[in-house]
Amino acid sequence: MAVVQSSARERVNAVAERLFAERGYKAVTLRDIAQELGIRQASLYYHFPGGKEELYVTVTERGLRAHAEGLTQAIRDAGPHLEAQLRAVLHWLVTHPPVDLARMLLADFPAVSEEHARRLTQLAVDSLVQPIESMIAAARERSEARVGNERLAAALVLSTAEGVLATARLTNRDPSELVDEALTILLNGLRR
Amino acid sequence: MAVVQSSARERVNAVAERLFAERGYKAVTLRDIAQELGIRQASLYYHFPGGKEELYVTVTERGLRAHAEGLTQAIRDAGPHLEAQLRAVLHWLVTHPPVDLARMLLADFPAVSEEHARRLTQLAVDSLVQPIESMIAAARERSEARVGNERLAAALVLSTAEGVLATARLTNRDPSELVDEALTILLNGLRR
DNA sequence: ATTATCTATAGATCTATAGATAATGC
DNA sequence: ATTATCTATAGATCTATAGATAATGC
Repeated sequence: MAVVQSSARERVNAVAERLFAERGYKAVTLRDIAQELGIRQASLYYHFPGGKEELYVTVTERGLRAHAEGLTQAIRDAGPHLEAQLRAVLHWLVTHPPVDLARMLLADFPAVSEEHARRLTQLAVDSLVQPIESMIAAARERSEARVGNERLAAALVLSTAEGVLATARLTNRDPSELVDEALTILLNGLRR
Repeated sequence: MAVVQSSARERVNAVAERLFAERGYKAVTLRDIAQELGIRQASLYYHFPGGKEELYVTVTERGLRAHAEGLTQAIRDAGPHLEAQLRAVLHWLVTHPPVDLARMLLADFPAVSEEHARRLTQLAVDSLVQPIESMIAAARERSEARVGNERLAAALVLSTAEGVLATARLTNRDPSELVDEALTILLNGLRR
């Protein structure tokens, strides 16, 4: 067998990214990933000779860069006002692999090498916090927002998306339905 | 050796609760817990014959009940207004073992038996979401808040605390210093 | 006798490596 | 020849059990 359409390696990436994002580094085994792909655990080493940690770092980096790209694009496409931008950000976050920043910092990153941990921490800030922070800073300059600590405000936007996802799971609803309500709360909070 | 002051079992509980709360079920080994206690891994079975899962369920239940008690008490002691109540809630949350509801629902609970998972999910809602939801509902009746979905609003208060903890970690600050800023955002968000 | 530890180890699970196999591309 | 899988298995780690040991309380 060969020539799997749209690259076998790509499918590995996608499955691993989603599983690691959902459950975290330690809770996902290579067997879990292989099982979803319908292959044997050892076959993953053909695509990732570096093993589990390299796979985790690679797909997490990939996921973070995708979030950076997606968030920046969503904000840009949303036009010049905070409300639409914030809605676009929340919509992006709840429709893509979850980013549990708290778990990453406390559980996942401490489990990989110090150098990888440093790189991923930096990338997480640059990819997730920075774009939202810039959006809020720009809104403040247009007097659409009045926050003191923009880094904190950006982190709260991220954790709001986590809250929406958790509530959706608990109440058996689609996350997208809850975005507007969360948006209203956040928006008024940032405006004062 | 015997008669360890303030109960050896109690020290096991406390360490296990904190580690599981920080890193999650799969990322914590019995060896980790024993190491912090200065004992051997096998010695944990004297206090917890049921093993790792029982230990996790027991201390998580304990932690959730402590949060229920602490939150309810904090709200009551804060007096009749939403602002002080919300500040008290955030202060409680950032000064006690973290509750990463998203991680619990997606990673931790699926790793234990279905029955345990059901029990813990129910208890998490009753202990964490309910008290805050009631607080918000009461504030709405006093016209101090205007939210549509109070369950979502309560979950957002919880995830706000996670956001504060993550930001504190990233910026090397004390979480308590960030509570007031987060409070302002949340409060105005809930008021509109 | 009871309490709280220890050492030793079985059994399960997980990561990683070695080498075989089969299909396709040239 | 290259690509993408497989089987088999070594080695590490983790949970859990059995039985020994030492200190205290009666």
